[in-house]
Amino acid sequence: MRRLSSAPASGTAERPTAERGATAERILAAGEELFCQRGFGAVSVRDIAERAGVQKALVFYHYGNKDALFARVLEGYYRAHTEALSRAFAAEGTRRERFHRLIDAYLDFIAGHVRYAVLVQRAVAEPEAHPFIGENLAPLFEWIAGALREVVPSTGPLAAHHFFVTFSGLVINYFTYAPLLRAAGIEHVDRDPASPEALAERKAHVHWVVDVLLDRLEAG
Amino acid sequence: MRRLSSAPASGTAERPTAERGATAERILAAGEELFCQRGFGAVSVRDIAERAGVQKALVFYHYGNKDALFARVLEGYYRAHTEALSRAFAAEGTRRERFHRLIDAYLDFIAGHVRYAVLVQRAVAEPEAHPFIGENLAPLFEWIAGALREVVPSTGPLAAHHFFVTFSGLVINYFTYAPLLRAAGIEHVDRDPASPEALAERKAHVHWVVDVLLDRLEAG
DNA sequence: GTCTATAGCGAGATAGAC
DNA sequence: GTCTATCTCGCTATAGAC
Repeated sequence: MRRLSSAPASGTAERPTAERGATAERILAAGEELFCQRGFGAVSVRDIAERAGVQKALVFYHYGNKDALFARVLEGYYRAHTEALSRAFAAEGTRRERFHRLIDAYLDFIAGHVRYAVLVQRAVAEPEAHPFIGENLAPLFEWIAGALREVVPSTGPLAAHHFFVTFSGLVINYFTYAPLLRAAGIEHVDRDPASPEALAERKAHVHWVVDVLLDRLEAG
Repeated sequence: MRRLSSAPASGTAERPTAERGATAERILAAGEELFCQRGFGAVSVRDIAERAGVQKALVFYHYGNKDALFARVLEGYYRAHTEALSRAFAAEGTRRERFHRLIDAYLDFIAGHVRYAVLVQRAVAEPEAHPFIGENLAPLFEWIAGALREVVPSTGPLAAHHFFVTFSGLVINYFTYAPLLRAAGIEHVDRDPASPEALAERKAHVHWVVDVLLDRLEAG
């Protein structure tokens, strides 16, 4: 789909190699898939090469090393993530409507990329990855804090960053805890958390919470 | 400072080996520390042995293999965790008081074991560990769901398990997101999240949220 | 119980032909 | 760009002396 490097498919004199960059993209896709399934440490370059249907050496040829490939995977995720949320949070409608749109977009995105979310969850536990994640998180925080500042104090227990953490937890924790609750044998949690019904129910929960909190905040 | 091997300056008729189990415990402590710092995959048995000041082979002698040692570390954590919360949630006082005690105990415990929390966070991302964690989570869920059932419906968006996830996120996410917000350069988040001041502020936030939600729930 | 020594494997990464 | 072959390293785990 996307062309990664040079060679603009010139009319008649085409290269004998199949579409430029196809291999590199297959490697990236394979890495994405495997890293999300098993995490960074549990995936070997051999695994990635096999999944991509190429030789191991090609992974090094195209990406240098395993770490760099991983960084590329994370990067692609955050780009999509940030884009989805910023679109949803566009400044149309009331503040409350924007928040509700944001909640829906957030839950939808994670539901569509559960593996990715787990990957990031892992990265959160690795301090080396923090600068990179922080970089992607900063703009998101600024939009939300900006909208919240109209209704919350600038410091103290009700400051914007506390609500940012709280709202994030409402969404993220749903996906990370769901498998644990299923493993614990909790009834009513026997569905795939990303299934339409389960997701709709969680959305309703989060919308309810957000409304209750905003009601109180706006009341003073 | 610490005695590393044998020769216990014997009183009268002591064992030639230093205090029983001291080595095994040092290994466990070293594993605990390193697993919490770097996660399972990034720690080698050699690292653990070095930190414990013993030979690598002793780790295998005492714990069989690396996985078993890791399980022991997780186990010790959950025992302490569950005990702390169950004590706090003892059936004294009103439902609301019990919840507030639980919140305090939860935040205090995590603050005192941030490394452990990160370890579990990592384990959450590894499906192999889910049965084990689920087992430890089940009783905790039952207590809380039991108290919630008086005030929430048994199914739907306001069911007990949704609030369980929501409350957990309020606490856990604070610790996992704090480093990211610092990395993102968010102002007001320049303190150690486990410091007394920062912790007190987060507690106040969570208590506020819990009160607001309970108010609405009890109002019907 | 504790050590030294090493087996045995799989990982990341490279060399060089094609 | 892609392959085969290989290097090198560090890991888990075991054997066996003390």
